[in-house]
Amino acid sequence: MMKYSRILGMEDIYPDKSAKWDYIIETAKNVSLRYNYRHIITPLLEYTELFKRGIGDETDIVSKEMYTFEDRGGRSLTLRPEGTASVVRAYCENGDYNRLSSCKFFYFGQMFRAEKPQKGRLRQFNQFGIEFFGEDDPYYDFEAVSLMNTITMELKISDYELHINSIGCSECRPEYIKKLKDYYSEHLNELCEECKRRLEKNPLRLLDCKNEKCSILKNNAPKINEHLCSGCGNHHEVFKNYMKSAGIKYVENPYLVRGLDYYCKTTFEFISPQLGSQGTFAGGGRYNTLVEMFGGKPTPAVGFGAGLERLLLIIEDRLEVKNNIDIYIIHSGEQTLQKAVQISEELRSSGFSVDLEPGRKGFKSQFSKADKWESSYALIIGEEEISQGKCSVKNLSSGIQENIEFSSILSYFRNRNLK
RNA sequence: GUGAGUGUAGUUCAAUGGUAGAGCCCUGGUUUGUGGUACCAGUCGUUGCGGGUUCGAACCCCGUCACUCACCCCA
Repeated sequence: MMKYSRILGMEDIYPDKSAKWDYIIETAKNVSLRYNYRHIITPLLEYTELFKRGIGDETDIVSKEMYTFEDRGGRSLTLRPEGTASVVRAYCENGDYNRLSSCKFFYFGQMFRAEKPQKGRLRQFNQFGIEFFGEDDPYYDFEAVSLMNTITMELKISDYELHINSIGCSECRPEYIKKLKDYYSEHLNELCEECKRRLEKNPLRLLDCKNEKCSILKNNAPKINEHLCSGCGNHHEVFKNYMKSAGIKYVENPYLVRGLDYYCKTTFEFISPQLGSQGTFAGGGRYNTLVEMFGGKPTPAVGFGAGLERLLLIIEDRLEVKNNIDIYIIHSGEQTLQKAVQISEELRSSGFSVDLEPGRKGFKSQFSKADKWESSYALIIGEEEISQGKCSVKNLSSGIQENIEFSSILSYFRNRNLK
């Protein structure tokens, strides 16, 4: 029996999965660069206060899900539970708000939340995300959604829904929340226990209770999109117009409220039916006051986070990612092995993926290994070949084998357009 | 934090109180220098752990640990 095991909620991603993982990352990175977003890398640890202020003291993430500890100097540090707060901190700390390269960012990274693990939810998980700083223009809300939509399409994910909503701003939201509270207070005894608490603590959350009675109440509850101020209402309309002209399909979901305190105006979620109860694989929205809250120059912003593990769950059974090698070298030991090693090094330097095994195994076993690695070619260097100054190349999908001079190996493979 | 379910070979799973088994994987052979397909053979276990009931427990009971799913909340 093994001595050590993984920590609960933290997983190992083995090569059969990691090829698809890398493909997701490559896709996200390529799409981001095409939208002119630039890579930002921030630390895994931040002062605890950053997340308390940024995400909100009362949120579940901060109140019970953070990995927090003291360093040797007695300062409270926290493993980041999400990406936005760190990027905003970096943006403020950099201070040069006019620098061209400091307004469009994308990031990858591990996040940590001490929740009970389940499908699509881990304690250490990975997010890809983008953040845009500097404009309140709804075009950028659209750009964020469009960027994620493009990634989703390029990953060949087709059965998903994009839900959008506006949750108003500091002007119109308090008024709406008052109306919502008034409405639910009239139906207090019809609410489930949980919702009675929500009414005081976080009234917006009343809208996504799954309890049957509460759902019925929800249908007649005041809807936020009917109570937006003119600024927010207009912002939302312009946002939707961009979506329509780009042909991005969406579902207007007046019940979409998001759990982090900093959001305002546009919120959105990408939802897949594949993921069980954790359907959201990307979510975000606008946050116009966070930069200021962190002591920066007042700067509107918009962004989203996407869960890499959730994306992997969606594509893993449906998307084939090429994961083979170019050339497997087969030899019969001794001098042929020396020659094989020499050639493998040359081929690798020239960009081909090459493998071989030093042990003296039969050709059958070596061919079988070549097949298991799904090698495109087998390069055979045996006693016969050496004595003729040649080697044999077998195309493993067609089965065709030919003899070539040692000196022409590189040009042979270069002309075959591998990869 | 709450609730439910599951722990058997490397892996996926059988075996409903009476000798722990199969597919896949792996190794070898049919084919001594040619892979994939086929056929043949072989290796693989303190049934998560501890206790109890019983002539006898993978199976029933209690405890414990681990994992999974769900609630809450979120990516």
